[in-house]
Order: sequence, then structure tokens, then C-alpha cells
Amino acid sequence: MTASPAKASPRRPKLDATSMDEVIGYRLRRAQLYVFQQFNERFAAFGLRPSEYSILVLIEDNPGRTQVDIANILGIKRANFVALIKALDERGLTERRAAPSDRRSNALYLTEKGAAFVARIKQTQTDFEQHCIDKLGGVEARDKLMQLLDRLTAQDA
Amino acid sequence: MTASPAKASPRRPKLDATSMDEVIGYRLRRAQLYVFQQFNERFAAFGLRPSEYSILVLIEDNPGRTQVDIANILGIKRANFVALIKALDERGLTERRAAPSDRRSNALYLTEKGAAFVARIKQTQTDFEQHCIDKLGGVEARDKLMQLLDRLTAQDA
DNA sequence: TATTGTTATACTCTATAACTATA
DNA sequence: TATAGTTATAGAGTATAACAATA
Repeated sequence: MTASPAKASPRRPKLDATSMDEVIGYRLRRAQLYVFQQFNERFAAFGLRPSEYSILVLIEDNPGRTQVDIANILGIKRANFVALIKALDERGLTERRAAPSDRRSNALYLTEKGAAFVARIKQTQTDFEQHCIDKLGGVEARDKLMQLLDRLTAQDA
Repeated sequence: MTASPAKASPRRPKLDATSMDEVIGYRLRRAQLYVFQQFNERFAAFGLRPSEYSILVLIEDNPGRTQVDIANILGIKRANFVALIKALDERGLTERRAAPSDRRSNALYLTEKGAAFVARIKQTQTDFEQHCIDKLGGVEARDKLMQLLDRLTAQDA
């Protein structure tokens, strides 16, 4: 409830933003910021940012993979990944074990505590995802959105 | 052409990223980053970032509006807007005139040089937008994407 | 030679507090 | 008192270079 029909002379008439509203990239950015903001609100109680959520989930599904493996698939530089995984380690959620096959790399695992934590945050994420699906108009609309995003990010011919 | 059928034992099997690929927010972020990256490549010759493009276009369509007006609609804090508009001023593209009605604020305008510049960058943007539309599969697909993004960012009930 | 993890560093973007001049 | 523009500052996120250990 923000817009009332006749505000007492706001003396600030609405801007014409149609030129930007028609720009796909701009609209994508606004939508992404809005969704991340809602994610952050729901995950504030866990003290978890989107990047940390994705790291934990990927380690759960791919235990024993190296830091570069996880960093690369998320588009994070390995140099910047160090502080992220270190923080998760210090919270007792993840473990870096020396990999026997290649002693340069660290094999990443969830701790017992980490696995229990991931179970909780995945439930919160499932709830949030359902909220987004409802706003979109159902799973078919969600699938359509995913398809369009796929086409947009397909490598150019 | 990246994936060949049988690479010589890459010894780095693909990660399972399905858990993240099903997350709307994650996919939105990847798509937005990809589109912005392409925007940056096309606008590198102009020395123009996305925020600067949007500021110039909004001033063109809304001459005489204040810094807070333009900053607010773009979701930029007025404190951070200062350096942005100052840089555009110093490039001779925009002007900040003291507003006679309210001497606290600056009325923003394009210079003659700025107007000519905007005409050029809008053409580049139109070309890029058409490229995106083609990848999506046509204007109907584009409209569908916009509709879905609208629903996603609609205020919650 | 090339790669992994790491540190250091820099640059952008974003957020807050506080100041001034106006209203 | 509240707002517009401004400065300073701090925090994220991201990018590159370089090093030691290992391949």
C-alpha cells in the first residue's frame, strides 16, 4: 500500500523510465537484486549469504572435490574462494582434507554439523523457491522462465 | 565447441550442479552477469558502464530532474550518485544547473555533446537488445520473459 | 612447465554517518 | 525539522600478480 490516488501535491511527478524498463539486462538485474534481497532476509537467521549457501550445497552433492572445482563452477576465482571456505571451516561446517592422490589440493567435505546445517537451510530454500514459483504462476511458468534464461545465456553462434 | 565426446581422461569429472541449477535466484544471477558482460564488451569502446548508460538515458527522457530523482529510480544511494554524475559532467556529457525553484538541488541536463553521444549509444543498445531478442526466440518470448520478471518482483501480498 | 592453495593488493559497488545549505 | 548534495569511510565482491608446494 504505497500509491494513494491523490497525494497532497507531491511536487515530484513520476519519471519516465520506459527506456530502461524495456532493457532486458536492466530488468534482469532488478529482478536478481530483489530475489537476492528476499533470500538474504530469509537466511539472515542462519548468517548465510547466497555464495555460502551454494558452496555448502555443492559440497554436499560433490564430496571430496577440490577448491578449484567448487570455485570454478560458481564463477569464483580461486584466490577469492580461500576466505569463503576458511570461514565455513571455522564455523565447523566444512573440512579441508589433504587429498592423497594430489597433495597440492584440498578435498572438501561437510562435517556432521555441516550436514545437519545443510538439511535445515535446504528446507528454507525449498520454501522460498515455492514462494517464487507461486508468484510466477506455477511450475510451468517457472520452467518457462528457466528455459528463457537458458536461451539468453547460450553461447553465441 | 568446448565439449568433445571423449577427451583424453580429463580426470576431472563434471560436478553435479543440479541443486543450484534449479534455484531461480541463482539462475537469474548467472543470466544477469552474462548479459552485463556482453553489454560491457559492446560498450567498452564508449567507456560506458551499465549505470552510466542508464543515467544518460534517464536524463534525456527527463531533463531538469534532480540527482535524487534519477538516483532513486535506479536504486542508487544519493551519496554514491555524486561521483557518477561528476564523471559524466567532466566528460562534458551532462550539466548540473542550480534549480531556481529549490536552490538545494541540481537540475540535470544533457549537453549538446551528451545528446549526440546518447543517440549513438542508444543505437548500440538497440542492436544488442535485438541480439538478445533473437536468442530468446523473438519478441513474444521477450515479452514473456518481461512478464515473468514482473511477477517475480511484484510486492508480496 | 603447469596447477593448487595462498597472500597481498586494487578496484568497483554498496551502505551509513555526518556536514552545509537550503527549505 | 526535513531534504539535497557532498564527503568520508567501511564493507562486500571481484580481478590480477606472485609465491611455495606439488604435479
